[in-house]
Parts: sequence; C-alpha cells; structure tokens
Amino acid sequence: MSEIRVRFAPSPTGPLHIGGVRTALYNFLFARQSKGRFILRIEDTDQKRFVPGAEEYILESLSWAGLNIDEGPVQGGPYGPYRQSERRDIYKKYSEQLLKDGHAYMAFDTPEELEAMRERMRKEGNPSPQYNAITRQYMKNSLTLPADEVEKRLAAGEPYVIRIKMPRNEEVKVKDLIRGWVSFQSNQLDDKVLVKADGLPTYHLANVVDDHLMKISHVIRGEEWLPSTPLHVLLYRYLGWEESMPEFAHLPLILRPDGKGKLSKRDGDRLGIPVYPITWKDPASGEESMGFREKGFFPEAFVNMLAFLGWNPGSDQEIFSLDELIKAFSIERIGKAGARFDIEKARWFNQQFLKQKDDAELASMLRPYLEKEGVKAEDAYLVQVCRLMKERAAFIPDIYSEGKYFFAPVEAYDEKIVAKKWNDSVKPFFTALRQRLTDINPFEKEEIEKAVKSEMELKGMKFGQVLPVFRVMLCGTVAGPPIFDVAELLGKEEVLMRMDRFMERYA
RNA sequence: GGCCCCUUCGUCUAGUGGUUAGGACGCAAGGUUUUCAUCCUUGAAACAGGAGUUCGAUUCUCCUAGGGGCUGCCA
Repeated sequence: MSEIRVRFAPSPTGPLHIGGVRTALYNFLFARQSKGRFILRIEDTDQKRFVPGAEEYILESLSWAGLNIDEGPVQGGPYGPYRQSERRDIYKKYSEQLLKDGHAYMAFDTPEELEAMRERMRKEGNPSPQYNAITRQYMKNSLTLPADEVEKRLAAGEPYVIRIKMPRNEEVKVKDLIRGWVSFQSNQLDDKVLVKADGLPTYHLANVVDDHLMKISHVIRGEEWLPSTPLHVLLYRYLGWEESMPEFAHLPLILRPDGKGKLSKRDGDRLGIPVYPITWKDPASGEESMGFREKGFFPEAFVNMLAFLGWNPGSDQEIFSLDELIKAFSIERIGKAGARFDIEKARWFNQQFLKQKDDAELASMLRPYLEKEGVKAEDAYLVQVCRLMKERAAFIPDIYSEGKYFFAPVEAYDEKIVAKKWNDSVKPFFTALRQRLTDINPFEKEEIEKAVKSEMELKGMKFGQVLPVFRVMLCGTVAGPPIFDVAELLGKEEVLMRMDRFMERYA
C-alpha cells in the first residue's frame, strides 16, 4: 500500500474557524494513525482576498492545538513549495495541456460582459445562469471566435481566462468515503474557470494539480466541496491521473448553536461564544474576536471536543488525549449529518481536563491571568488555592474569578445572608470566636474547627446559624471551598482582619 | 429555482429487520457535602411524516416535508 499523505489546505483570507480546525484535526489524526504525512498547503491564489497575518494565525492555531505539520511552507518538504502563489509556473504546464487536448478553452469575456449575460438570463427566468455548453456559444471564446481573431486578441495581450470544456451528457461518479457513491450529470455542471486573467489558477485546478504532485492519498475536506468534486474528477481524468486519484471524504459541516445555518463569526459575537481557536484581531477593522485559547480552553479539551463534533469512537469513552484520538480515529465512524456546536458540552470537556491536572500545574497556568489582573501571590499559596478551587472551576480563569477573596479583601458581602443570619444572637458568638482564634498556633483547620465547635456548644448554636456568616465574613459569599480550609489558607492575621472589618461594618 | 448532501431525546451521538431504542451534555429530583462545586442515585426527554417491501420496520425502498451546501476570474 502506498504511503498515506493528507493535506490541510486553508486559504489565508482570515482566521481559521473551528470547522477548519476540525478538518485539520481529522486530517492530522488520519495521517498519524496510518504513519502517514500531514501536509499544510496554503491556498493563496486569490491575491485580492489576502489578509495579512492570516497565514501566521493558521500556523499558530494548529501549533496550539498540537497538530504538528510534517510538510509545509515553514518546514519545507520534498514536494514544495507549499504556497500556491509560489507554484505559478507549475500550473501553467497543465493548463496548456488541457488546452492542447481540447478539454479547456480560452474565454475573453470581460467581467461586465459576463454580468450582462447573467443579468439577461436572470430576466428570462434562470436564477443561476451558467457558462456552459449552451451559453458558451454566444460568448467570446476560442470555441466561437475564428482562429485568427483569437490569435489577434492573444497578440494584443488581451486578458483571458481558461475554462474547462464540460462534456455533455456524461455521468460523473464520485466515491466518497463517508457518503458512498454520489453521481452528477455533467450537463448540470458549468465551464468553470481554471485559470484567471491574472494567470493564477482557481482552486479547482491548483487543488487537483497540487494534490497529484504532492502525492496526496486522501482528500479530507468540508462538505461544501462535494458539489465541485465531479469537476475535480474530470480534471484528474483529463490530466491522465485518474488511476492515482486520491480518495475523497467530505466532512459534515459544523452548524450554529441555535437557529439555522453554519457557524459564523457573527454567532460568536451574538452569543458570546468563541468560534476561533485563538483570538483574532481583524487588521482592517481592528475588531477582536476572542479565541478558545483566550477563553481558557486547554488545547487537549478543545481538540477532544472538536473530534466529537461529527465523529465518535463507538464506545462510551468520551475523554481522549490526542494520542488516544490518533489510535481510535477512523473515517468510517465520521457521521453524515451536520453537527451543532454546543458551548455547554465544550465547557464540560474542559472541566474534565482541568480536574485531571495537578495543583502545581494549574497554579502555573493561572499565573499569567493573575499577572494580567495585577495580582501577586506566592507560588505555594497559589498551589493551595488551586487545590481548593479546582473542583469548582471549568476554566483556569474561574479559579481566580470565583476565588478573588483569596487574593484581595472582600469587596461585597452577600447582603441576603447578612440580613438573614447576622443578628444579635450571633454577634457575641463571633466576638468570642475572634478571641479564641487569636490563641490558635499554628493556625490549622482542625484547630479552627475545634474552636468554632466548642464556642458553638458553649453558646448553644447550630452550624446553620454560624457558618454562613463566618463564610461571608471571610469570602463575601456563601459559595466556596470548605470554610476551615479557606481560613487556614488565608492565615490567622487575614482572618482576624476580615472578621474585624465585617463586624465593624455591620456593628 | 436547479443540482447535491443530510434527518434517532433540546444538543452530541450509539444501535438493530423483532431491543424496556443505549450513552454523554444540559435539565429536574434525591443523597453526600455545615455552603457552593464535585461525586452518587433516579427521572423527564428521540427514531420527521406518508406509502411500500416484510410475519414484523427506527433499521430496506420510494415520496413528501424540513435542514444544509453549492450555484464567482472566492476558497
């Protein structure tokens, strides 16, 4: 069996969204499990849509997700260059071959003329006019123009495009690994532009030529490409490569969480959910869209979540490391239907990974967030905070946002609890407790608990009367880790200060 | 509009010509926890509709509906 070689071929027209990352992921998993090669090819044949920084963004996103590239523009490889704009000359040879063999022709129609033709046909009731076997007869191309006229135009340097000459009445069958055989009628297809007036190929030609030259064995891409696959099959045939044509697998799309349509940037803005792997700042508008990374997602969780959007292992296991995914992945188990992205499930995945991390690791991951907030804390202290908070967090930043009281004095007290529980019968209790705590050395949770309990007994009070108040004094809220743990970690001095502050305020 | 793809709980999905249609997220209830969270238990929740094939269809076929994609000198 020949080597498995797959490619991820984005165009650098903006940030990758999670559908793109998932496509990259499936390619990557397939390559790794079959000991094949994972190739990155930048499809930048449309210079008009080039967005600065997009290629770097793609690279960084893949790298963050742990999808290491074997061959690509940065790492090179035996079939480079891996940027289509640098392969200009390569395509020329093949477009000329198609021309020579009569499978393609030159068309001199200006964009205006094309638009006029379409407008005319729309008026005649054709909602999507095509440049095809019928209409090409009325257009300016090397099929309709006299040979000398063509020569003249060429000599004059008149711009032209090269179009495929779509055959009539042919059935073109596409074998898709996910959907089985899909067949198309060539009459329904149009004479797609293969080479643009600027001399660069369109996706269709470049993609077929490169996949062949780069010895791609499997084309795993989004479902939006299925309708143009018959065109690609024809191109392989006309170029004489049908025997070694890659296998195709068209992935179902990722749909938006609510409503209709596929996931888009607007959904992210509207629903406050990330749609990009890492934060993207639009160079034109300066607008920033937050990424999964910046939201606090672990790359492992992100990848795990993504893998399950359209694929499943056929077992009950849901938590997978990248290596486990590589072992378990199979194209056969990719679903056919579009998958709706669910932020709640994504959150759950992240929480599962967070729970697995040890306290020190969490602490070092939390550190950058604290620095951003201007919060200082000792390493050992941070580790302890993580130990107490990790059961309560789904994301690293939650450890801070849900546990600010570990790093700063309480700003706001839960007034409902204060109103309900802070009364004249508990006030003396805390005055006495404060005194008892003063004498505890070392200030450890068992001793603190003992002090609280014995004072409770003395005053004949119940946990429910006392503990919520103690908690609000120290944390401001009734939610949080076991209160004696919190007290110990805060330390005697801080605990006493917070008690004083509270009692003064609500005296 | 045309072409193509798709359709199991709200969501991600498993599954089979005869099953109590399974799991996960979320939701609800209960338990554990002095709180919150975790954890445990339980519950509600689905085969789009209609024909046909069949002793029997969620499963196979067709039709309908719904959803999605494509329909550019974009990818």
